[in-house]
Amino acid sequence: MHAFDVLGDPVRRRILELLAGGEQSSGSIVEVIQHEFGISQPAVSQHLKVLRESGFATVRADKQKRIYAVDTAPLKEVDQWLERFRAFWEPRLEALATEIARGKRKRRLEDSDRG
Amino acid sequence: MHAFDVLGDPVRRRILELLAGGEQSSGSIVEVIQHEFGISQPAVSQHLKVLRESGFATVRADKQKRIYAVDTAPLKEVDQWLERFRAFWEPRLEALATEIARGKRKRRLEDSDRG
DNA sequence: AACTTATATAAGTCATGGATTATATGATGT
DNA sequence: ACATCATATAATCCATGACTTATATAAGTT
Repeated sequence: MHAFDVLGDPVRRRILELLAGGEQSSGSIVEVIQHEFGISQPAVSQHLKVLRESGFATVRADKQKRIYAVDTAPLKEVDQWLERFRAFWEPRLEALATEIARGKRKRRLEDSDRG
Repeated sequence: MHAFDVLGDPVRRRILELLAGGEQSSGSIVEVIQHEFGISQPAVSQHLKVLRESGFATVRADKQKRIYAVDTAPLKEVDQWLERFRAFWEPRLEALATEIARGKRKRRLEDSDRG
């Protein structure tokens, strides 16, 4: 499943928002999502599976609990795809950001930040 | 259809990429997409419709041709949703970019760019 | 060992989206 | 007016994805 398809689902987007605030157990995610979307535990679990398999989330075990964390790798990909369009609405920022990302102005910026 | 759903389709993403390079007539888009994806003219036309109706593209008439152009408004939305995650992979850039976007450092940056 | 808690998987249903072919619309040129 | 070009719409088919209920797994508790 392509990154954009993964993000196409509002439940999955919401889960990622939750994870952006820090690790969450499956249970606490289920709790929030059930409250907000009114879907079942298996439904949420299936969304978590999609997030796992598409690389958006990682899991580790803590006792019986499964602790989920966001993995930003695919989000970076999405962000990079948007790059070409960003120039349309923020041309100056875009140009600057590119250079910063490349580290070319590293020192100069640090200098101007210092004051 | 939500912005992310629109971007979920590879054909639509490709069309937007084409439009990022400048206006294109429906016909020339169809030509490229048919070559790359092997789908019919109506299929492409339906994708163009989705892009129109979701605000990703605008059309104007030029003789019998329909000239499509990208409209970045929904892309901005998507970009904004990503904002919270961008901090994960580029914390310093993020902080800086936010300030620039808000225009708080406008003058200062212009000064430091001048030299 | 039996029970509970936490989570995942299985099987099935239903809605939707992306494709197809056929056709309509609408402007251009003869 | 007619033929053609450029594009959109209609009707239909099919695959897939998001949900459901039921059940499995696996770790902790008594």
